[in-house]
Amino acid sequence: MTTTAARPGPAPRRGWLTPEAIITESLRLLDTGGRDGFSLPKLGRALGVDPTAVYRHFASKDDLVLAIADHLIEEAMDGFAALPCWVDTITQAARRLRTTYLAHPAAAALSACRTTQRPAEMRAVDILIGAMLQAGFEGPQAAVAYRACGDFALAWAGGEAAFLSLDAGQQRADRAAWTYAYRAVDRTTYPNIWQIRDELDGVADDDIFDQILAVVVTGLQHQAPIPCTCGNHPLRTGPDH
Amino acid sequence: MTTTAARPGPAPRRGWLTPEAIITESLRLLDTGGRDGFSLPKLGRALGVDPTAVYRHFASKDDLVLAIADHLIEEAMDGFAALPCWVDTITQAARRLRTTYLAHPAAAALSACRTTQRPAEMRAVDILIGAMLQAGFEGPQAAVAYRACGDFALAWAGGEAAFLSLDAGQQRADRAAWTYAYRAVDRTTYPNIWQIRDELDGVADDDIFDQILAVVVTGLQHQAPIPCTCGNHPLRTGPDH
DNA sequence: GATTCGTAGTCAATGGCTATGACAAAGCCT
DNA sequence: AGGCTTTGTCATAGCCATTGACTACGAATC
Repeated sequence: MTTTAARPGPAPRRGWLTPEAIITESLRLLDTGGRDGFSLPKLGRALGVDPTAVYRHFASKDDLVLAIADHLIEEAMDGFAALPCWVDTITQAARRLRTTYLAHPAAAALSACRTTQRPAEMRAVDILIGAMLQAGFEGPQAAVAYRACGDFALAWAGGEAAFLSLDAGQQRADRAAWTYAYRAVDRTTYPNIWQIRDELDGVADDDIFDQILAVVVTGLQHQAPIPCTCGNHPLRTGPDH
Repeated sequence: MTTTAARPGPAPRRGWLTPEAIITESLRLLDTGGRDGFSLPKLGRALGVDPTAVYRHFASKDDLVLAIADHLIEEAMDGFAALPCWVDTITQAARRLRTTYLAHPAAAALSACRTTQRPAEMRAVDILIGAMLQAGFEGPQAAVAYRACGDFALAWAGGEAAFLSLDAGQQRADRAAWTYAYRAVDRTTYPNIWQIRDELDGVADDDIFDQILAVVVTGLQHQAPIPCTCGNHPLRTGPDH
């Protein structure tokens, strides 16, 4: 197996393992097997090489994780550009990040709180700061607003990904909470839960995200000197949202 | 402890190890040694018992982690009660959770995305849902609003905790990004970063949290049928916030 | 074209981790 | 006192990250 067929043709046993191939296979392992399916020995075996061969390309597992983190940001922000109105820009950015993170939950959970400082990340940061400046924030205010906004998107998408990367049993147990434990509460002990007990387990993750994103965007518009640059995002108060 | 004294004297080798003692020591280990300082063997040794003795009280490490998660929620929500105005209630709840999580980052990072379904958690959930009902949300709307609100607080505090539970080197490298990499960007490639490059590394975590919390609360008030029940949280639009 | 040298992949091994099952002694119940 | 359960101990299995010595391939030099 070392010399002959691995994938294509004769497959030279040397120089075949590249960082890109390792990252791709890592992502595949993380996607199919979750955190537990991802170990350097397993990675080596999946690539058809010695369990320790990956160490020739990455100094440590953490080093590899960082590379995966950057790969995710690149995937999320590929082709991303500022939109005419800053409100649309930050909405889009948050949605993109979440989409990629949900597609690779285990990988995202490993890398959500890491800063890669590489081009893909810096471009995303630049676009978001641009949106804040467009919103009329200036100087330190712009910096804080950007951090609040960016860290929010990362924390939210990271949190959802962390949950989705739990193993099936833990996830089922946690989801079942809304169906069983919270549905059967005592009326006098937990009157508020009791009041909406029938609604709690029907809540979809996408709806929750749409809600919090709307809340954050509205709140930002509210604090921004320029709530909207295009006129299509009116700020109205009231139950009719 | 069942028969004689808890600590002093000859220390009976049986019945001395209690779930509470294990959780307390786990937290101590996590606080001082981070994630890596916390393993069942180390825990046993720190408690002065056999490395595997903890398994007599918790079925698995995950089981113990869940107990720690509940302990944290209990610590965070101890004595917590609804305030007259729902705006204050959710603000307080978020601040309390963050304070506890920041005090025990490693433990928090392990447990932020878990649902314990135990009394401390359920009481917190009940209070938050109560706030949403007070805000005028009804039925499914209240459920979604609560989830958005609660999950936001957990995700944010969990994200901060996850970062703080990285080892010192990784944390320093990530923080240094704002001081070095982002400060020295090329003006034409990243014009927006360049514009506020001097402000980026002075941003304090507390300020970011205050900002996002204000944004979320404002946004929620904006969508709520009853933006405020006490009259002290006016909703005004404009740069003077 | 032969020699040299760097390095990608291999192999064996270390020390740590979660977890299990067999065992022993300490308490409880009758 | 006899029996049962519980709690701590011990030995062990199997996996993980990481390291160092070794090997053979390929490129650069002569």
